[in-house]
Amino acid sequence: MPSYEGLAELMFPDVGLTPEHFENIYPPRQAKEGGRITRIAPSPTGYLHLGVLFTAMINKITARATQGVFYFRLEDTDKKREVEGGAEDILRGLNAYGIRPEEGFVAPDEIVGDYGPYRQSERAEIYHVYAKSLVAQGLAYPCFCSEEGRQTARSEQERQKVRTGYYGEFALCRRLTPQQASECINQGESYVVRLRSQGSEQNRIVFDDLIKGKIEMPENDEDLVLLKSDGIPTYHFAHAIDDHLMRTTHVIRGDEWISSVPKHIQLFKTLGFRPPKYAHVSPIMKDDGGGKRKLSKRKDPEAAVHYYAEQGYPADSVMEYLMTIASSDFEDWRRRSPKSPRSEFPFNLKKMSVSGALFDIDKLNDVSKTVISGMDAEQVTQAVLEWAKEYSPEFYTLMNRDYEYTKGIFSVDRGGPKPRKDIAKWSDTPDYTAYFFDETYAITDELPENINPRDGAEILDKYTLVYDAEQDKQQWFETIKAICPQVGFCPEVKEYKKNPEGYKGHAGDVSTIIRIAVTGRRNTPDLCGIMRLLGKERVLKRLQDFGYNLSNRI
RNA sequence: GGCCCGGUGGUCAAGCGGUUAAGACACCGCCCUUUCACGGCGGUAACACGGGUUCGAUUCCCGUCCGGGUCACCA
Repeated sequence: MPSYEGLAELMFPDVGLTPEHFENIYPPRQAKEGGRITRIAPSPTGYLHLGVLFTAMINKITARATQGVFYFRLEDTDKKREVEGGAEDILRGLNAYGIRPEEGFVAPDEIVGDYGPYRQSERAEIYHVYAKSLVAQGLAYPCFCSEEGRQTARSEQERQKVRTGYYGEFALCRRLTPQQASECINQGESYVVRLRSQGSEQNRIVFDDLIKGKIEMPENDEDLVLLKSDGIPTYHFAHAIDDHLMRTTHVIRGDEWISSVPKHIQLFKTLGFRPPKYAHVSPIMKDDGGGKRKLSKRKDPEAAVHYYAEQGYPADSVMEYLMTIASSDFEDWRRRSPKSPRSEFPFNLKKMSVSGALFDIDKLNDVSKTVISGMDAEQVTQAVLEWAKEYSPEFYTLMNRDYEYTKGIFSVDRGGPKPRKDIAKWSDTPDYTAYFFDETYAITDELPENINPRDGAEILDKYTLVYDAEQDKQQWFETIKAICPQVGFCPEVKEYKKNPEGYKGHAGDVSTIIRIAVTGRRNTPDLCGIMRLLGKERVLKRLQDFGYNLSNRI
């Protein structure tokens, strides 16, 4: 008469180790008192999702704030959904955003740490040891129900209007004696291993979520699958074993897991483990025609972190933005400490929003403009070059032609106490720099309405005569003013405003005409600086061409 | 449908028994200014609804409605 032990032996004949073995080789960590052990544990199902980056960031700063450890584990237990190179992609992505785990997979080809393997597919032996132990204790059992069988049962449950699922009286195989189960196995029937849940729907369990607060739910009574028929564990089982053996103290993950917590706590307890603390992060949402939904990989390009690289958002901008979502007082702190590294921000899980934030591209742009405005010309040039090389070959050719010239472009109006904020992302720069190159220079703006082409042509004519490429900004503007009286314009804007009838326009209008001629636009950064960079020859030609152009309109 | 969680301006959000209900983004206006940008000042705009409890509820309780999550041999 086979016992539970016999059944366990029959199911796992090759498993000789015991749980104690692993308890010994993965001892509790020698972490600092209060040091939190956190992890990011993505599955390699595609590119890096913004939500994963977000969660990784929270885990990282939580660990660091307490001088704990933040590690990376690969949850590759679903072979069907796995994508080639997915893991590397995720790691590369995280690294690109400054997130390099201290343990586990730290980079695409680098694994460190004493608590591995950090790839679940290499941990089969460990899971089997615990599964065997559970079976031997009668706490888990093989289930031979077919998919069709479960489907039928489900329909019946729906018809009877009772809760669906594999539990209690509906858990057919939990009633099999070790003898019967052994017979099925000997006949070569395929099976999964299920937990023999000791819970009851009548009982309530309470746990304290570090972000959401106290949560109360019915106890789990489902005989959830521990090992799939191929012997690979489900997420739930792997989570309990891995996070225990890797000594995770704080499980910070997406809130789609909240409803599984009763299962998880039960698993930890029946395995004899102490459950970790949980913190469930709300997802980043997307406005969907009035409604909200999670950022979707399929529908939303901005869900993929790759999108930000393509658009040319600096990694720093994305992280700053994510921090504003993660913590309600990050922005205040940032205003007080504009130069401090983010790592100095006193992060607190309790300050996290309980409901999901809508992704706000306007806000990202604003944050990014501030980030970029704080960079010097050298940094901007490098970044633009790097971006262009990858995403805009033609533009790269222009940018790369003369490094000093390109750097000059990004030096205009940069570095002062009042930095410009007109670049949110590198893909804004082809337009921003267009008039610095003859290939892309074009007259795109019209003359202001109050100025007729004849006056414009005359101004250009006169300015051409006195134009001096060596002038500094002040001299330059004096020259502009000096032209004014000759053409009936007022040199002082204030005076003009007092008596607009007395003049055709003012000094600002004069510079606007020159600006259009030189840049093709009515609005640009410091024109004097732009002209100096363009060089005498090019400026003269543009002045003359546009003057000619205006003459033809008369 | 069951079980959870949540609803403060368009968005992100402070406040958590008595507040003129902060701030940021976006939007509008003014100022500064050779244009733009920056900056400064100001403005439009919010406690989902209905019942309680209370001297007093945005804050506490209940209900309704709405939104989200989850109910797999996926994570």
